[in-house]
Amino acid sequence: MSETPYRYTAELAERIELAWQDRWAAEGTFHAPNPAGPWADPEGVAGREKLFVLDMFPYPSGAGLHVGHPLGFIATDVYARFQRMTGKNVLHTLGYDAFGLPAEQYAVQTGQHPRKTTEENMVTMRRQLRRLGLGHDDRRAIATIDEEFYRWTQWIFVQIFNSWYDESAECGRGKARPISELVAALESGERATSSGVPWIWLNADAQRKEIDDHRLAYTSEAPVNWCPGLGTVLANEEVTADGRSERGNFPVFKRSLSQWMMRITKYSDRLVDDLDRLDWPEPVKLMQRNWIGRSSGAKVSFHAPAADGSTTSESPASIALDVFTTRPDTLFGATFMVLAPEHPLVDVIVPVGDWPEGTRDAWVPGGRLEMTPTEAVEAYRRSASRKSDVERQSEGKDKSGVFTGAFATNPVDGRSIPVFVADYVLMGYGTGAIMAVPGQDVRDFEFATKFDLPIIRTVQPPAGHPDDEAFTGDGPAINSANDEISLNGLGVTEAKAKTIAWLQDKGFGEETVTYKLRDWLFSRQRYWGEPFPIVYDEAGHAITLPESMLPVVLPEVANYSPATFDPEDAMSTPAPPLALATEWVNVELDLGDGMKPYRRETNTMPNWAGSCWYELRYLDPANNDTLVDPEVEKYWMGKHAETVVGAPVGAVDPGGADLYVGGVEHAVLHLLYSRFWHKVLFDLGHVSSEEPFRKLFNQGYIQAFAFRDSRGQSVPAAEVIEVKGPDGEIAYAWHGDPVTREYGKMGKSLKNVITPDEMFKGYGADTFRVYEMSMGPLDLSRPWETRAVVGAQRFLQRLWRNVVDEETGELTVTDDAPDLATTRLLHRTIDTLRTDYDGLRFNTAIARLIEFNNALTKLPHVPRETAEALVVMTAPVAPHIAEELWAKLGHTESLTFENFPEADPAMLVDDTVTCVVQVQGKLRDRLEVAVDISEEELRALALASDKVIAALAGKVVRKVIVRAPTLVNIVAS
RNA sequence: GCGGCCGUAGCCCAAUUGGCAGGAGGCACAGGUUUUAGGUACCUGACAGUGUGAGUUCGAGUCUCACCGGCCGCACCA
Repeated sequence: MSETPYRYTAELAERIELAWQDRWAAEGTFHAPNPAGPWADPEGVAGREKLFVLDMFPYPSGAGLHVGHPLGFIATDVYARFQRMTGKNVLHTLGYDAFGLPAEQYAVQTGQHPRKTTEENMVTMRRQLRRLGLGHDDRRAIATIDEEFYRWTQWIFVQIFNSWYDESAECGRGKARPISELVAALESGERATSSGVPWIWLNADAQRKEIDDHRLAYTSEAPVNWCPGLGTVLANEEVTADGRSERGNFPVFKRSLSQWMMRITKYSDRLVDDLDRLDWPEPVKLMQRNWIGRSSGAKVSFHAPAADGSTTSESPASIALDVFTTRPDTLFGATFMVLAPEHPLVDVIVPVGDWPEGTRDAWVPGGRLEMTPTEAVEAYRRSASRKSDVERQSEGKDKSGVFTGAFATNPVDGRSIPVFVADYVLMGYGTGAIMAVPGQDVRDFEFATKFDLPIIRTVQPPAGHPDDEAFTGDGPAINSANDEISLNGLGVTEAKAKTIAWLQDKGFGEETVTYKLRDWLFSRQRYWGEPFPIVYDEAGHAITLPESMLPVVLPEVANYSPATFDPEDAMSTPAPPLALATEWVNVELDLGDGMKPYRRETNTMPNWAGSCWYELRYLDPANNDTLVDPEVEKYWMGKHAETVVGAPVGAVDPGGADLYVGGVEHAVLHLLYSRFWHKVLFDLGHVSSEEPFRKLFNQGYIQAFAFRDSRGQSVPAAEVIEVKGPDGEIAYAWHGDPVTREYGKMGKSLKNVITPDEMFKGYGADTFRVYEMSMGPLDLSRPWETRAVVGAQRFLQRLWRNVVDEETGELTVTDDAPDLATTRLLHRTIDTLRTDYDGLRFNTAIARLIEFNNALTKLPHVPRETAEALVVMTAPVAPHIAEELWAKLGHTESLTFENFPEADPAMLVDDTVTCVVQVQGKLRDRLEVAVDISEEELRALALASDKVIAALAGKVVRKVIVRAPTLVNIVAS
């Protein structure tokens, strides 16, 4: 110990790391200059390319970090540090998505204000992250709970409220425009009202409704996902497929409630189409496409006679039942129709009285002698409404339904087809009604089989296709002709087009596009979120507050909890915590026509609101006049001259952050909402970029092993030892008892958490960083293995020893020039490191560093030139030790902005190269040849090789493949 | 059920994109040097032929097909 006082130990690493962290902070090393706005520093910006590196907004968890959390943060830091060394002006910071449920739930339990809890958590997290040595611009580290931040969240809400989507703008692509322009267009008559009644004839309420119906933020009395167990409503996206809350796993019920909505569906097409211009992982793009669920097809009107009892003078004798289909080509095979149980026209078509002629027994499962159509349908609808989504799902193939007693006419051939009600048709998609084509649709086939309905094939299945299965593939149309049109022989695509043209021509239908995406439910009955900048006047009309009254600050309340209910109590009604702050809710304000009483909106915004735009505020956090100075936004996020690889020809670059790193769990919700808000801000002219995140990278997760004893209880993973079983198998034991191993997340309950603090203490931050980055490719999940961390430490120790004498602390490098082999290796290392760092391949970058470092270790003396290059190249992954060595090498400035070495192309090519000679693809000989050797020369050389001749013995050379200068393959027989 | 991703030494992972698996790197393992010893550090070494089977090719870890195993997303979306 005393002999090596200058060994690079965890203690020495800590001293070095803390000192450099202090110095970076004191010097503001990572402050990135802005071109304009409050921090305008045009000189600092001049002459450099910019780069905006972004991490997904973290929530400051109370549990503290485990070693998996910082993976992405380290990666972006390595990348940002590398890019600074290539001369770029890099913006990298980290703020906090600090509103959220955990702090609120803690507040409910303890009475401690969620702000206090959150701020304490942020202090802990900042300390842990600072200790990692992340090069963040701390001036920009905003939090969503800052009043100065959520003032602008509210401001954006006001902009969205005060705009509408003009679908005719931009050549039919559409764009958001200020609502005032809609009002002007309606007043001038340039635009007709939705009802067709002239604007001036409408009374004030009708005019208001006409406008509100177009706002991008609107209130709606609509079925929402009410979760009594959480005491709040949820967005569709927050409800799982089996009808429970994603958080807490409570039952969710459909309730009709008045809630704020965002008209994200207006952006469906752009949200799908613009994915093509983004450099995002394909799986994420696919998930977004699936979520938006655009499918094109046709709307077709079938007609059914109105039932006598419900026909009034106003309703026509026949009712149009509109269906949506993606397979209009199969219209001739439509043998029945199905309406969703909730379909509003069910009542209108069910005949009064008895079952019509032609009703089959199987069509009325309850027995048609027992019930009238009205009774049977009513019974079915009741039972369907009582079924939970889980039950509906678990039925799977076992379709249920009932005949309505009505027949509709297939427009293509006038055939009369029965109309059913069945819950395999969903009211929420398409028109809530389908034409059933059992021949070409699996679900319809199942239904037809069970309900004794005819099946007509209209696409010829290939030979061998089972008779008792629908055929959904492509093939020639059959059985598809009437007097005016024949599809027979056409493929699916042509048949679709021809049918649509015919339907349109006859007025029976039209080409249509539908989406799965629904408008976004934006109200939450919670305390710890952004209040809406909305008050209601005495008539109950929503009014946005003027900018001068923002932010609307959260009031203090006695109870942070929304009223929660029995999780099964579907009939309970939301009661948000803010409603109890009566002196805050009821205010007198002058909103232009004198002091009047108003009532505040008592819902809060969902957690997504702040994370929908935070990246914009990073750019210009001190700006009090605007959410971001336009010039600053254009500088950091503006459109590039070049589009991303793979973008459609002729496309315009959308701009956005240059690199966004985070987990794939945000593939849909956060990324979709942010894109939506960003596009609204773009349409309204507040930002120049069309997309928030130009390049997205999904990091993998660090997983861990967990161990359970015979009772299934988790045991502390750190205390488990590996033992060899009797048959040599590896087994695990805890305190002598056998335990089983499983692989998964790191978590408190699994007793397998390793914290960064333990790593700092045992190895230092640089070792921890190197280990995390060297474990494997960044996008792959992999297991944490503490015992493997020493590998990273040994590397840094060898690096240290290559420069510093462990006993004296003296510099050991010499001023000799490196030999040729070392120089060549250096330049090859530089070359691959540049591309590896740039491509986020830090694992291979570190392997090259280790390789080069090991090569230097073997030299009698390390030449200063190579040591300096190695130190600079190591700096992105291990910045503290690099700074320290850099200083020891005699430099006084931080190496943060030191130029990354450039490879000399001349040093990348050797004079000679090893040529591989294969016979029949098998390696037979190696030849050292000149790099510029000609094909003929090499061929001759290879054929002259003794080993080759031996391998060719008794064979005839058929062919010689020469890839000069590296490979010759001789084919013989 | 539909869609997507992935299988290389005991383990984590490389492989110029079809051209040498004396595997780039690391862990673990064995032996050695230093050490009173343990540990640290350093040196040396052993270990797989790329999940299975076929195909294309002069040549396949890389391309194609089928199967096996694992992971992820969606889930009656007409």
